Amino acid sequence: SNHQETCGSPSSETSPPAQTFDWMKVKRNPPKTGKAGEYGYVGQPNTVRTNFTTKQLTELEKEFHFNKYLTRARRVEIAASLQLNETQVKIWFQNRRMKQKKREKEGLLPISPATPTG
Amino acid sequence: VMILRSRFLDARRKRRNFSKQATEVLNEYFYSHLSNPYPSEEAKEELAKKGGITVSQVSNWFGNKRIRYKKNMGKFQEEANIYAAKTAVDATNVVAQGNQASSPPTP
DNA sequence: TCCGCCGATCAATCATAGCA
DNA sequence: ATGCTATGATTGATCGGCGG
Repeated sequence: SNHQETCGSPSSETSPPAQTFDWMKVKRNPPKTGKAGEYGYVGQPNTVRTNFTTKQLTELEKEFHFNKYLTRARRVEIAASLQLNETQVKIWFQNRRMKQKKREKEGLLPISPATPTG
Repeated sequence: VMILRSRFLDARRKRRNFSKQATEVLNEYFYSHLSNPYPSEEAKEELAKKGGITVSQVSNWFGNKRIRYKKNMGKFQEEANIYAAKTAVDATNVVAQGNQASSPPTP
């Protein structure tokens, strides 16, 4: 359920375990989250992770407790309300759902069978 | 400013470094699969059990390890050599490898 | 063909632990 | 105590695969 990826071109194979494999070259495209929206257009991709304000997070959390999933209409409302892109709201909910799933999973058997090693 | 960063100081407040055992197990897997250090869910569970940590912690560890390794490969060469010597089961030559990626020979 | 979701991962950052 | 590095956790956003 994932990629296989064979080494691209490690150069000399007769070298120590210092080869460069494909996974080491992986690069994510910069976020296309053109924040702005207030004073017009900012074609300049953010390049940096958006930092949601406490207020925005509070609102999103509140909405999440009400509905785990958003409808298109609701998403538009929230995005406008919090001055975020619809995509950001959508992504936030997806990440939030995954987070919840993880919490539920861990809060089930985090109890380890005693570990005297300290 | 107040740096609303407060974030109420989530849970990452007090963290504990993993035990020597856990770190050992994780590094062994990482360097013995350096060509593709992406353990399956099953492998993660195995590592979690052996290291006495959770699967999420295993995922976090690999995530951090991969990023930091490629960010500064030179800094890990020494460590890489140490573990490479311990277990060499690199997938680059995996053809008919059995299944011994884990079984530290008792010294 | 386009869109949303899932699962995994990336990448940057936070806050603390550890060492000099 | 002070300063810097090592490291675990968090999280906005990306990637590839699915299904509607």
